[in-house]
Amino acid sequence: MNNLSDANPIPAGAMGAEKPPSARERAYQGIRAHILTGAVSPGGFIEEAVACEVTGVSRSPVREALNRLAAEGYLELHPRRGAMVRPVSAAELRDLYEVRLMVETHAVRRICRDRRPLPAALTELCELHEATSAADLLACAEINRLFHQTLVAAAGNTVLVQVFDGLQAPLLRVAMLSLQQGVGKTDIIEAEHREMIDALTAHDEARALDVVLRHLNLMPRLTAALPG
Amino acid sequence: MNNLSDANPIPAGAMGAEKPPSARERAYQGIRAHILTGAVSPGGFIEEAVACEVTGVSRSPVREALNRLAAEGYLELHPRRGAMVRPVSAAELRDLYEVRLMVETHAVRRICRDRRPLPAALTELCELHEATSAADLLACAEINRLFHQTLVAAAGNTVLVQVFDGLQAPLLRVAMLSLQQGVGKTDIIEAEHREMIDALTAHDEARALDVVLRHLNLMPRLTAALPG
DNA sequence: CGTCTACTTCATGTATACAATAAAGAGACG
DNA sequence: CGTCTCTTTATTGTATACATGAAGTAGACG
Repeated sequence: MNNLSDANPIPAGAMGAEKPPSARERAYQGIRAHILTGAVSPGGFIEEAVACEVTGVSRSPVREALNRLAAEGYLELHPRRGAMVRPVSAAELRDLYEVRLMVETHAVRRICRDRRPLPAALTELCELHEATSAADLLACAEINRLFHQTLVAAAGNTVLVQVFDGLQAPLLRVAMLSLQQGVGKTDIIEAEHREMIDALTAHDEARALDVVLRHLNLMPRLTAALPG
Repeated sequence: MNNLSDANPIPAGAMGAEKPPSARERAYQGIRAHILTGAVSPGGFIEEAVACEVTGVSRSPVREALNRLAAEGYLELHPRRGAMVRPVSAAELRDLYEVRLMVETHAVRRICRDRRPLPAALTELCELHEATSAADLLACAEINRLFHQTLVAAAGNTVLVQVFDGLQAPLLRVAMLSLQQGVGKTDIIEAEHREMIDALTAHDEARALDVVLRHLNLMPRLTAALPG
């Protein structure tokens, strides 16, 4: 993943200067949104021409966006066939959460053991989460993703963050599905986030690990009865 | 015009039928080879026009190849600036090995805890390693990579394997550098591999973890005095 | 002599045109 | 009536042309 968190989330909040979005970025965001919102079902194909119409750019940036989305795990590029929206199987989801638990557990241990300070952004993200309408699914999902990403980043290992980011594409899709089914429980999520902040600020490894375990075991349970 | 025949790198593996290489694939292999062989120094920029001349294809496939190489961590794409060959810093190398240790440790725990059988391919790779001339450094490196990949795969988590593979690009570049400097110690590596097989076959978690720790701490030491 | 500015130039970003291939459908034959 | 094949067609793969913005350069001014 080459991007530096340019998977621009929604909050119109404290972002810096506004930049004119490039055609490639518009294509990427547009297609990605279509995948996440379920406008194209898993297993379905995305034609370049359609993506051009939807995003309003030509095929060159659209193709680059499709390549990037494939690299991030959203799509599966079949040569001469097209771009298929990758279905996330139950087995893959299980593997995904096992790896994610491994990563976040490692990050937590690192933070506590090295007595690293927690970035203030974590608390800010909690407040942003509180201020965001629970109806805005994509925004909530992005804020949640940012929280965990920031947490992992606090461990001070850039490669670990890259690995974590690499897991996000399928996780985000599952999150969207589960949220759409109303099993959001954004309140619980946010409460556990604050609990994690507390434990980590105190460098209480055991308690932090306990919260992380609970928190990450929550989601697979929520998405247990999903298709696939 | 440079000869493109030597662009063909690794596929010593058991690939199936021969396929006519697409322009994108030629561009990818060609540019990747140029990076790995050091034809372009870390920090240097690769111009699309040059890449076109070298690989013999037009800008469209070249751009796709550059994007893919950027996604894999070989390049850093600066908008309106071009594609920079990403230098691997000492700090990144340290992070890389920390994550790798985390991954392989997790795999080992999983294998021992679930009492998973070890694939016979591991022993075969050891024998292949023994039969391979220590002078053929590239072959040794490839066998070594395959050994560890097979080991991680034995844990039965596909996502974990993907993560492991994602680490390989920078590791391969470092391996090329270190091999060019003549630091091999292939005998030690192979002995430890056999020790790992023994411990894992017996599902002796403590001993297996001990070997993995020793084994993975060996390599950063070997490459400690590298540039960057 | 240094510096600021305007211009020139060239590489990247984007759009479009052309080529090749695979899927789909029509027609003929068994 | 089914199937095989040939044709058609549409979509991806590739090449090229055009637009945009940045970097380097030369010139003039302080």
